[in-house]
Amino acid sequence: MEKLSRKEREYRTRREEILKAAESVFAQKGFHNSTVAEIAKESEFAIGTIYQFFKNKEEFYYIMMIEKFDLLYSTLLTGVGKNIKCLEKLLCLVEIVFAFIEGNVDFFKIFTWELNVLNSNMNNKLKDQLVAKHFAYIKLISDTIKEGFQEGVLKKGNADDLSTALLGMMNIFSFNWIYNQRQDSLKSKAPIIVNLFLNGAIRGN
Amino acid sequence: MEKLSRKEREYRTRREEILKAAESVFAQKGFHNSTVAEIAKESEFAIGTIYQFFKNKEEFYYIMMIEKFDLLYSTLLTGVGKNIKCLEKLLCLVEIVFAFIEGNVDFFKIFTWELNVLNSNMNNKLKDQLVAKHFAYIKLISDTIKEGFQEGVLKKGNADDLSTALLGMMNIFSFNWIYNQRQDSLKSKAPIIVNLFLNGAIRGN
DNA sequence: TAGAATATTGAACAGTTATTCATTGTTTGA
DNA sequence: TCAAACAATGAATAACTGTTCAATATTCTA
Repeated sequence: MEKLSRKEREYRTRREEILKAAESVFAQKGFHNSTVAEIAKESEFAIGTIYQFFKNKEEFYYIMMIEKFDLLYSTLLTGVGKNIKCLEKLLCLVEIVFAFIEGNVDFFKIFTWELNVLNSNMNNKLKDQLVAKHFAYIKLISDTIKEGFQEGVLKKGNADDLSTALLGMMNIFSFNWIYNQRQDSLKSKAPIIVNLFLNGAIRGN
Repeated sequence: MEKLSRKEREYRTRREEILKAAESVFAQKGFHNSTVAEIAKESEFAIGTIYQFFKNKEEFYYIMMIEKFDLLYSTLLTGVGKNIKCLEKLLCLVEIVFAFIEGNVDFFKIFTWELNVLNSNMNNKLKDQLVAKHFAYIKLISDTIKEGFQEGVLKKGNADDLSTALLGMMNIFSFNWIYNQRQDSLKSKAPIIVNLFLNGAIRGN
């Protein structure tokens, strides 16, 4: 790490501050609903100054993402013990990621905004309807799992956690299938997921 | 199902057509990047006519979502056998959802667009960098799983599928934690996820 | 300390697009 | 057949906002 001139240091500090402001604004309103004017106000610089530090609004997003990923990645590299065995490593890995998310809530909030797709002006009956349908869908899964408790085929546990986990797996496989080439059918992945969900990855089950 | 007048039938047909057009346009460009003019063109109606059928652009999104959810839900209700046991039910459920997604690719493509956040004009070095970081992160997980194969603690399988599944669970728990109240810590969910991932939900492991 | 270099400012610009509505076209029923 | 009701049209409107740049302020250097 070479020594930086005051100028360079000040430049970086300002840049950091603008980035922090952007993160905060995006967390509150999502990327699309935030304006450069708001970031300027939050960072106490003028709009024009912002553009001395960042080429455009998109650059905010990419640079934020890249820096967060770098930080998470290096946190993982140093945090996940090199000498421990796979099973502890996995727990360690998940814990570090979760701790990281807890420490960067504002940043990750941005995604919940984007996933909303619409940042509509509230009191929207259609939105409520949609949320209700979504809950019904989730309930269908958790009810099936509760039946498993009743039947005695599933270990008793938190049905919400289990259905959430299953849904998470379904979502990510669906997303990957849609996003990528989608060579083999999505349906062919169903047994893999269910088998993992039921029997786990550990050897001997 | 009462008999509808020709007028009413024609009205519904047109509405359906506009909705289909919207779905197709959104699938190609995402919700935010699509214009009402494009939907109009695709549906071969004028812009003004569109507004005879839908109050505004947001309504497209909600109505599409609600109708798809309804359809998925009823498909699940009729498709998942009532008399079968939990374990088959779960597989059946996942298969139906996946088949449904395969049958409605256009619709679900919309989400992959929205998740991209930026529909930037390509040849973006920052975007490539970000994608590279993301792959490195995923590789870290799948490498750990491969170690598990080596150590003999994990059943041999497709490391990509397993790491995808684990990531899917991590993502959904993170998302829920950020999106909802977040009372208890996210980190406390780590053992639950890892335990499920390793041992599965079935009784007797 | 003067003048050059550097940094900041925010009003103005330019592009985009959701939505409206006066006009035009079509259907209906007597 | 005709006029009243209904439906379709798309140019015009209005609002928004990313980006620029000439003017202003600050810092640096000799």
